[in-house]
Amino acid sequence: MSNKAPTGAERRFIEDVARLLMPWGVPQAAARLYGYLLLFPEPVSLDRIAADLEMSKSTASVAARLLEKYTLARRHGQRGSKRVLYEVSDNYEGMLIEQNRLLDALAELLKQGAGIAARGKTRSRMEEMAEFHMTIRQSMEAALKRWRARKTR
Amino acid sequence: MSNKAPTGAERRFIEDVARLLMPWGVPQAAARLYGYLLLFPEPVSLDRIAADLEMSKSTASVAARLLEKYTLARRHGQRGSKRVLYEVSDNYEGMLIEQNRLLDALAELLKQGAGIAARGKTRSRMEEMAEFHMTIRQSMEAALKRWRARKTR
DNA sequence: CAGTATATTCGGGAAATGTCGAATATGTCA
DNA sequence: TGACATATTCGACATTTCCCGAATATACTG
Repeated sequence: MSNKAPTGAERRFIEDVARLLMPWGVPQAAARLYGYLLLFPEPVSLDRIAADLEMSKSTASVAARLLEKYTLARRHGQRGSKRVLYEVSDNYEGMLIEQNRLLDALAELLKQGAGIAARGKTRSRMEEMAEFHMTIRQSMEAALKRWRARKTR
Repeated sequence: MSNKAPTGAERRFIEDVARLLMPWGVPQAAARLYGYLLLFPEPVSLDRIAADLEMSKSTASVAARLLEKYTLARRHGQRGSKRVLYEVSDNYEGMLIEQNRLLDALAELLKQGAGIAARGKTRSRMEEMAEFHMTIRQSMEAALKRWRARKTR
């Protein structure tokens, strides 16, 4: 790629990625763009994206910013130009970190919920669940930390 | 609860849970039901759910089965009756397991994608990402395992 | 400052999703 | 089997989401 439009195999890959992500609520355009960026060896312009992926430029723009929000893509402003280039981010932890936030919030809520629970049964259930979420969240965080360390050694 | 409708604090809890889950694509009815079940100390009927949560019975039915699909709720068939009762599942791992499946599939796709990548840069990027996803998935699995062990000791 | 290149926002239309009440299916008991 | 209780599906409607092309905003160049 990079000088020509995606080949057959590449197109298939892009659609596979999209099929995987879409059921999780990622819009088709963004999902396809992610697969595309994965294959693209350098930052790429919106016009190029729109052409290769056969979507309107406005769609490409919002899709790219959506990926950016999830830290799945990175924006490269070009000096001396309004032009913006996107490439896939090396920070693939973004989604997991976001999930950790959910686990945290849920644990918090459950702890609080345990307080208002009428019966002991529900109270202990919620306490246990809160603990579970905290535990999982912590080991995920630890795993991320290990990974980062491993990468830089 | 259990004999009366949710109190003010309980209602607030239910809505808090819903607010947390809905941005993640969980429909309002299912999200509220989850909060409700968390508070309810015993299996509860669809009629009761519909009444307490002020939603139609059909809505309650589909919401309950949705939670069941995600293993967040458990169905209790009652002997000698068509009646179905739901309670929150003690298997809160369901969502995480599902996520692990996604990580797996993504890693698989990336490994395959590395094969068709034209340039070395994209290839090694995908290989690294695949490894990352595998790593995270494994430590999550390990954490789940530890949790299960800890719970039964 | 005018002109150009580019990204972003806007409004509309199409498609998907969520919810409801009514209709239907299914299981249980006598 | 018939009658009943209950869950599930169906069709309609409202709401939301997505995507497009046109209009607008923004930044850079000369």
